[in-house]
Amino acid sequence: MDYNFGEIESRWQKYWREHGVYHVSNVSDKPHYYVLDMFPYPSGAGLHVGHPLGYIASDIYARYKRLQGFNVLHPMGYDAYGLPAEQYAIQTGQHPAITTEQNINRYREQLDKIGFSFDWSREVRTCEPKYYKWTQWTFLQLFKHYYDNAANKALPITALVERFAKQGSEGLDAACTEVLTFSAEEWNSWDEAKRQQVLMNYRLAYLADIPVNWCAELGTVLANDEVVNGLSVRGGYPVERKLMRQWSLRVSAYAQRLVDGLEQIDWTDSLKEIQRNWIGRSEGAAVWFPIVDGSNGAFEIFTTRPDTIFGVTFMVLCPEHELIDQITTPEQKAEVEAYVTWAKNRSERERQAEVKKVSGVFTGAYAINPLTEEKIPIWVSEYVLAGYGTGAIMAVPAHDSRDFAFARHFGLPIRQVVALEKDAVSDPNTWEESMDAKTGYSVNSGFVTGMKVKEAMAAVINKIEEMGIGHRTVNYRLRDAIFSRQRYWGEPFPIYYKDNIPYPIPEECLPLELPEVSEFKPTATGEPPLGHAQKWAWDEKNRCVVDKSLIDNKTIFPLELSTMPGFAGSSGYYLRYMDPHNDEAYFSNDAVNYWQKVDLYVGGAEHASGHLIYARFWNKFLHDIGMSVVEEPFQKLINQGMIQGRSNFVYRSKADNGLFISKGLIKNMDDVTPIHVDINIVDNDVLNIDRFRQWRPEFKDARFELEEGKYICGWEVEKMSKSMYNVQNPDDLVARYGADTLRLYEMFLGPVEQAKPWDTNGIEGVHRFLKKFWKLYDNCLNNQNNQGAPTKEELKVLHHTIKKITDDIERFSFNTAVSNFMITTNLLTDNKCSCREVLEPMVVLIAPFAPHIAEELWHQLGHEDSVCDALWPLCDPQFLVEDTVKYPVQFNGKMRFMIELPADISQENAVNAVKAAPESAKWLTGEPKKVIFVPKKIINIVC
RNA sequence: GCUCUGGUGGUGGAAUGGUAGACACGAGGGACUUAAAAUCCCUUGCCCGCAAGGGCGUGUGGGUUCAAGUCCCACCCGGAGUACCA
Repeated sequence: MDYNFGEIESRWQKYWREHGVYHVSNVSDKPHYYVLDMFPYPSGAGLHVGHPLGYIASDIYARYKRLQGFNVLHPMGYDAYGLPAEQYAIQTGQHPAITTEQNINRYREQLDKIGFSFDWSREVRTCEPKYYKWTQWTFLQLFKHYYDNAANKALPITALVERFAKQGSEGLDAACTEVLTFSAEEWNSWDEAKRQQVLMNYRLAYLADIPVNWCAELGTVLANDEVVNGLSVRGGYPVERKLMRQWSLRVSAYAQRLVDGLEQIDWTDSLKEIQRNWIGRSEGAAVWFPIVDGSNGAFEIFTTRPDTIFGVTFMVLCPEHELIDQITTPEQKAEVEAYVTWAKNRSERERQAEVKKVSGVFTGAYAINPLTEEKIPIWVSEYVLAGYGTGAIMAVPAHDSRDFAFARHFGLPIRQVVALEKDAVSDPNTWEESMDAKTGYSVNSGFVTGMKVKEAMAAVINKIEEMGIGHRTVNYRLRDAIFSRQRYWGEPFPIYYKDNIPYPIPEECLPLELPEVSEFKPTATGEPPLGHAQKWAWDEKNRCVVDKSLIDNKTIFPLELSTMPGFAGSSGYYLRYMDPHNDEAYFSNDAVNYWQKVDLYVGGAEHASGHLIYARFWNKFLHDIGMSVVEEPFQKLINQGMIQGRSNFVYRSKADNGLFISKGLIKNMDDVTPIHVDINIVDNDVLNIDRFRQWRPEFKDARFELEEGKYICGWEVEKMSKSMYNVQNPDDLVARYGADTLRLYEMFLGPVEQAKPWDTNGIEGVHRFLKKFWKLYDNCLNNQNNQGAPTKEELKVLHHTIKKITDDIERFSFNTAVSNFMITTNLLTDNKCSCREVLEPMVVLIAPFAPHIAEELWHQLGHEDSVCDALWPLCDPQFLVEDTVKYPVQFNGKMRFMIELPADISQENAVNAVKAAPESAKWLTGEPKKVIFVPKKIINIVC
């Protein structure tokens, strides 16, 4: 019987659907295992072959775990809010909900064809009210909590209110926007507005005027991870810095726990490293420098090199620094103002493009170095950033490359205070660069002179702490996440405003549903699209949304007009999958206590500094308020590598526009123009000439210079994209070869984690393998008398395969697993194996990889239940025992010949056998100097 | 610049310090066939040689080891992330 994959695959897909084979229960006495794919955004372009790579890998693992007796949660859903659908809506007027729905349907259709074991009954979509109810709910919890550094967790804001009423800010150690000091009397005397303003300083979701990444083209604010090189990640539009009142999440409060948590999870080093860099923890000191103006004023700087404080020759403030106005001397005022204005108006892109260019201005003011009492000039420069540390630095040009460049540019003094050896002092004026390394000894440095850098750091910190002018501290690069978007297609904030003070909508009233709008663009007055919504006001008394014409600011108030960003809905979705239809809670205690966390998470490394930080933060917060039970949500994480495109080229002669020269005949690449050609009309780099002529009108009369009657195309690895005509659609391959072939081939391409080019050339080989595998069962199924006992050889092959496949799956080495199936199939075919006892376990082994063919053969072998519920075969080592071993024999480490010896031979007998072998005569002269005998591995003779 | 990755045949890749190139693609040769498709068999890292056999080979140069693609040091090249983060 032929391998009719089309018929087999559609039949079993239908069976799985109708019998709910992939339905997972939260009640089970089996051990649990949770396999998750990163939430896809359903784009309009549909899936290309790169997308399913990770899904196939996770599906194999999920099916494998199930065969091993685990209750496996393997859900799928959609990150359905997002910019592309909304941009499309702005252009066409089509409601983003409609576009999104269409894209989801297309995705689902494509996914279904590949035969995944997703439990679709748990599907979630971020844009559905019953889902985003819990996104809004979490936001409200963030709004209602603050981070207590002493308790090292989030606590209710109500506790803070009680504390303020009793003792004011006394003794409070909490994450905040700015450090406030006030007494209980003051707190109790303040009105509601003032109190709310103070509380906002501590809330984990807070509203503040902050410098944001404003993207005019998209009409919205973006988070740091959504901006690369001054351009928006989506669309590539310019981004500028702007001060705006926005919602933010106090992610920075969790910085230390986000760093520490990395120790407990099983991620790749490179991914952990990206997160560590993004969080950017650095230890150092905060030091106060007094200002020379008789005002007793001072300002705080942060440094990681307190040991170099004797080498400070100037101070630098960022252009946004509040002290600038106060300290600038009248003579310098005009120049400083001009510089500050110039710096503030520069776009992020301009600034970043000119990082090497030095700019700055002297304020005319001086500070005092608290350790040397020296007078030090204060400058302003944009190389000091407002968002990091205190926005002010002590400059040590000899030992910081940026300070060095600045000092050279403006002719400021450079003083060496660190040297590799105690006496290796040289004239910094002769240096070509600063000495930034944290090694060597302090020189010219008062009481720390002669100390090693590390000792000097500690000594200086001790000294400034003693003097009461500074302290040891830690700074993080990680900034709070901007949480407002001036867009339509996102979760509305459950917030309304009384006298400009935000108030939460009661939790019982959630979800606050996204209103209909007349237009998706910003309003004429520059408000976000929700400004177009007519029914968008909060009736406090009746607890409902009403028409905004009713706003009286007494009982009916305006609602927030921004919406939440893309990462809002994707930060806790893995928890919702545990209990997706719960209307009473985000998820039940029972559900989270059973599933705990995601055991295996598969997705792209591009989410390292976005989603994977936000989700960890979200989960830690939910942990603090008693929701999630495990602090780290994703125990093991695998990054699937990008699948790159493999483009094909034809070469048009520059001398003759209608002539195309086959690759091997080109003498000089300068004589031809390479042109991308659709990979679908190229087979193994041979161009289909007829289809090429039909492809585009301008090639209708194309002429060719052929080699051996063929036109050979060139190729290159590039991004998979429409414009390069190298996109491969999985549907086409499924139609041609079947889903099982596609699944195997995607795995066969190479290691899951590695980036690799897509090349359809090899798919035939995998398809041939499946046909061969299928044929293996012909005899077994047709011949009743062929059910005899397996041979020793067959059992060895089977148990060896069980061991290899199990090992390979455990270490996510799916490409070698596929190879091993090929090897085994070749061996069994050569042996004409038709023994059920060998072939039946093979069906179970291949089921995670090629579920359709496995299910078909499983039933043909007479089983009534699904192969998904079979038992994973166990390797019995007794069948692997060999009587003899073929030893490679080396002389001086070089392999010379093989010799077959009894498996339990002693070293002495083995060496004697080697000496007696005729091949040895050539290599062995006299007695061996040394013999290395590794049982069952190798014999090496040194002579 | 810094951090992380990777560098093995014509191609994708395999190899836990122990036979480098498994498996597959492509290519070449052959069988079957009137022919084609399908299928099957053989060869296929490079160099010398009719062969037997030998030499050289995992980016480069050193080192450790009986033995190095694998471990250590230095360097070269590609990819990714990040970038005045004090």
